[in-house]
Amino acid sequence: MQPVRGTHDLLPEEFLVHSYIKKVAFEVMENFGFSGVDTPIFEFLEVFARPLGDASDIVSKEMYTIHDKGGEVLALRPEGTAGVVRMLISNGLQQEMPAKFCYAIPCFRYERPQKGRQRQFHQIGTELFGVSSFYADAEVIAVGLEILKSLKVDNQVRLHLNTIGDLESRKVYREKLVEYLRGYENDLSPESKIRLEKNPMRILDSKDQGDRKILESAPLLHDSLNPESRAFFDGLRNVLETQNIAYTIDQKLVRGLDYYSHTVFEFISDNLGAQGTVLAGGRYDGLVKLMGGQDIPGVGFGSGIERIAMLLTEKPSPKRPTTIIPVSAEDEEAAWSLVFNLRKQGLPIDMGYSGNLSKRMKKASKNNARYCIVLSKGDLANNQLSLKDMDSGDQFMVSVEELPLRLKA
RNA sequence: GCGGGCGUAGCUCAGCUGGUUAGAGCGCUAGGUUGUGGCUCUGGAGGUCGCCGGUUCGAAACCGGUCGCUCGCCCCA
Repeated sequence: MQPVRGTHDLLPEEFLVHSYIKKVAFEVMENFGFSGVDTPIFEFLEVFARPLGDASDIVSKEMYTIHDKGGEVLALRPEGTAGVVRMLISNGLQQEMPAKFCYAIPCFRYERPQKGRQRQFHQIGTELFGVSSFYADAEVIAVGLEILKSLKVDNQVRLHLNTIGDLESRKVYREKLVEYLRGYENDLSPESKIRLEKNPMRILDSKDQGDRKILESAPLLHDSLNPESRAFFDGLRNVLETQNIAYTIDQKLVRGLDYYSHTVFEFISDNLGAQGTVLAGGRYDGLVKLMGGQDIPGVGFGSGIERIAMLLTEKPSPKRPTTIIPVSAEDEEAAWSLVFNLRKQGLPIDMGYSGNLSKRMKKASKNNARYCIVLSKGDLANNQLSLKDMDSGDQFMVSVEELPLRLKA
């Protein structure tokens, strides 16, 4: 039996890593005032297709679509934002601006798997709606950084920042860029030739050496910014600098779609192969309206849990249980009674199902037990239990009453 | 969708230019230890050599195809 290509089972060790990342992230996001939400894993195709555009790669080749028995066309979500925007509109939440949401969700894209890329992957994300001020952008960047800091991976990552300006600035720039690139049309990579027609801004982050050479003397986007766009970016930079959030300006960092505006940022690591982006986001002022809502601005980020997991140096360790060991078969019933009692008190208690004392002790050691309780009816008759500290090897008698206290300590 | 590398035990890998019962370490398991783990010693289980076809007296090895994994391109978390 093989799993579907690009999907992975989370075995106990990895499961623990994922839950640890989510737990830390939610703690941070909630401290920043974001409320956790969840949306369905699938939506009507339109929910994703409309904002991304039929021509986009995600819609044209990466979306998992479902034709259900009622004749509806559905799609597994390829990213988090569109579903949350739909949630906002469907539930009348546009009345309560501003609003801050966060989530940890599985996403699906039909792509060729490689390092840091799977067909089912998991994203942590935040969306902040209803705020036009750059303080919202700063807050979103700050919460992202704080998550990476709390997970102790911020030292492997650097913040790339850019602005793509408002729609007006971008229009002006796009014309200048296209005009410039036309002069080199025959030297561009095959991909970029296509992009020149479809989405010229995307050429800016081409990995092709020839393209990069051509881009060296291309017009700069920042020179086309109108005063409003410039002021917005300067404002954001000022907040980041005041808060000592280090960043490097990367004028090649872009987003292709028209509903994006102003801020674009990515936390990038060199330790992840070709997919270095760990946490990325930006401002999407046109999106809610595009999806049929009011003209509500938004800014947010998405972050890949699998990518963060690859950077973690400190793996979380599982709970260390106390293992109950009956001395002989006659003690088994009493041992199970103790197991049930201690578990009612919320203690992590383990007990094997077979084996002699030696065997059970070995198993307990392998399971990383903190304590073992060696139980015999004889000791129990005197209200005593033998408690073994598996780290020090010390073993001593404790009364039944004081046992829970010893274990909690 | 396109290109490179790789498929031998649960894991990491050996297996010389084709030669008969396919190996190691780790892990798993049973015992040395009839009331005590981590160390050590000794046994044991576990593989249609990814799959199909071809070449050959003979294929894990060579050839073709296929599936899978992996890395990169496109794109993106």
